[in-house]
Amino acid sequence: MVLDHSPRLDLVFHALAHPARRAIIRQLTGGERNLSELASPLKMTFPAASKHVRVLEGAKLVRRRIAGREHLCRLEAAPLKDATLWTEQFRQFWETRFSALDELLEEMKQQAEAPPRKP
Amino acid sequence: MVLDHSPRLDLVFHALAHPARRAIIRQLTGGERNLSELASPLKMTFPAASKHVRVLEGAKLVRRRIAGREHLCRLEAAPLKDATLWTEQFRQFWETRFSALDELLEEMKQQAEAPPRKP
DNA sequence: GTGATCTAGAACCATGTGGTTTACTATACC
DNA sequence: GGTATAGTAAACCACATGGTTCTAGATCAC
Repeated sequence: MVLDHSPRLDLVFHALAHPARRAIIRQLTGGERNLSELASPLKMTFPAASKHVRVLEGAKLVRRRIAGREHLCRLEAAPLKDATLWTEQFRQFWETRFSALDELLEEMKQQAEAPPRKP
Repeated sequence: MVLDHSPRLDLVFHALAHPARRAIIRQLTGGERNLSELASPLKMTFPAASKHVRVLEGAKLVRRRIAGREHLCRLEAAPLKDATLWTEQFRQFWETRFSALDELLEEMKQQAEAPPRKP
């Protein structure tokens, strides 16, 4: 089972919760980029963009190597896998089981049986 | 393409970034629950738990219906699908392409060609 | 009606977040 | 050596977040 109490998952989901950080991740799918390259398409100052990269590093979504005066970043996708595994646990809830027909049937069943809500 | 600039996705990922809220989601896989049921397993006061439910509602992950004095919550999994779709875009980056061997080959190729980083 | 239960809401507090500006360090280039 | 470039660090700000306590309003059970 994938635990809900996982500080790592906290960091990953939080990192993904900002459009600038998602944009950085997408940019890194093109390969290594330095901070200036990552910052330039974002509508904010350089230090602000730099902070976003740090958040991504904290979530292990980005790894940085220093080459001269440049800091080159690369995508580290493993945490994205963890995030996907967590959300995919609930796949059944957005698929057939909760189609309109099944939902109706379930409601009819509940009315007929009136079972306790707790498992 | 799944956009990075999506306020809906901001809300969903932010909602998932707290262990209490993930626990609530998991609890709701067992069916409808009222607020007291959702709050009791959480190590916090009732108003705090209630706020977490509101965050989940804001992200459309939970829908509430009022029955007498109880507020019954149910899971609304569609936003989880959106989140999964976003993260799954990068599946290739945690799979074969970045296996140890491929990574080595890529590094050798880079050393041989020294291509520009930008596409 | 009385009392217990379920929930909302407001006030408050500490801390975190996301952004800015300014100043500084270190490397590269000529 | 002097200057431009890449990046950090610190100070500051407005606002959000996550928690508490206390008060109050419905509704249910007896």
